[in-house]
Amino acid sequence: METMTHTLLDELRWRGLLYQHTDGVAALLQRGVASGYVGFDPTAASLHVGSLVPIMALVHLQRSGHRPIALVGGGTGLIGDPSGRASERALLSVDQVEENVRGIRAQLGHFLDFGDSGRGDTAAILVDNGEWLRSLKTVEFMRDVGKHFTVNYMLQKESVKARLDGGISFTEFSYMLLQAYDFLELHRRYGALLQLGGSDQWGNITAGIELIRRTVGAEAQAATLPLVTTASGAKFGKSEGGAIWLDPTLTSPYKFYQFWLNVDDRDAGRYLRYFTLSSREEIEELDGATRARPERRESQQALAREVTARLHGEDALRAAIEVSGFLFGGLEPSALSAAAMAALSAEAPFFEVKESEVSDGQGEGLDVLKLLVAAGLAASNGAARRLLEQGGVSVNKRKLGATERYLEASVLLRGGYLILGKGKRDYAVLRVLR
RNA sequence: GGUGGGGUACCCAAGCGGCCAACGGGAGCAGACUGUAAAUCUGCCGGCUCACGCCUUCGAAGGUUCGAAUCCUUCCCCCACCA
Repeated sequence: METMTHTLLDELRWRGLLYQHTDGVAALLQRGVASGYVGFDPTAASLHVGSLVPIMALVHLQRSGHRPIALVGGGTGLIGDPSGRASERALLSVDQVEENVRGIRAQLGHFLDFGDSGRGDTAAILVDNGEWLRSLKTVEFMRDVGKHFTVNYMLQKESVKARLDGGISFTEFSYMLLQAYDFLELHRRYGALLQLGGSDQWGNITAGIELIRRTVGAEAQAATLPLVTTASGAKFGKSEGGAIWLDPTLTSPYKFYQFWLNVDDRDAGRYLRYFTLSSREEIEELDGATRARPERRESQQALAREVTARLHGEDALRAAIEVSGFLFGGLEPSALSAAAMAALSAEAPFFEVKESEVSDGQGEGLDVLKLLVAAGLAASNGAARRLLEQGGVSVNKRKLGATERYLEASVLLRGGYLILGKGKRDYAVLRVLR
């Protein structure tokens, strides 16, 4: 409750979302509606859960009565930010970047209000810095931007310093100037005076503040957000071999939900603060519940529900919960109605295969190895074989013995469906067509 | 431009004519335990194969050799110092 009476900084602070900020942020926010921006790198066609931290920062900005600006780096994406990178990036093509920008644009709409409901001057804005960077002339840039920075200053930046031994191209070295120029441009166009970003962005952001001060004399502000860590030391945002994407075609809502449900107990409270809009009281109550009855994972459930609903909607959440209940609960597969099966296949990774493609051709029946590969649960026949030999394969929730390589067609459920499991948590639904 | 040091599987990193699909570590996957958790223990971890084995791989291309990741030549890339 009463989130509205909190100032943005207080809100970010108790949530652990504030890592570092300039002194003038509070004053800027008090003066009235402020415009703050976050840059998103279009290195992939979709954002992944790691981007949720800056996204939530923008959400809080908007909720506290300010204007969020999402900058998609269609221009800078062509260069590559050296921050937090040990080695040079591969350059993306213009087409790739443009396509990625489109994907990201769609995803941000789930979190920010772009003014469709008449928000007025706190409506979110989305811009692509390709608009001004691509037409930028080298000579003008050198005069108007480059002249304001000494190489000495640039060499002091951590993002550059860290790379001096291993080598850094002029391209990546100059990245901070482009980001500084973005900030200036957003200031000119929308009056932006605040930039938010990951903790590794501090150097780039302050370069922008410097440029704005020197060119237009305005005092811009920076606030950085923490790097999300996991208690086990694993990289945040990875699960079962891949990144967790926001795009439902890359990571199904079911998988997305499962990712949050499986969060380590030690991380759950922190993530509730980062990624949900639940109140402090609600979260502290969940902390207590998780401490008292960790096996019920109430924090993880609340987290998974809220985040999944915000991104994929209530219907997708309900389906994800149902599917999870089925796969991990005691329900018998044969009891599943055709309609429920269809719903399951829409949620869990689903593949249709021709019987001829997955049978062994000798009349032995369905080849488990081929099924695993077809379902994307194993990368090769060899990997599939090892999995089977190690007892990691289940069909319709029944674990297969190490030698059960071929299955009779009678294992297929109504409609030719088959639930293939790898390990304890990874499932796919196959429909075998005759 | 010169001199020296490097480029090995997802990452780090051994190997320096045959015993090398390549030591070791990390990451990853699976099994046991459990709470769809953590920690721990065990197994797997280039591809094809039930298997014997075969195929592709050690920056690239040639060459020497019965045989090369290991030797030679040229080229590409990275690093350090010098200019």
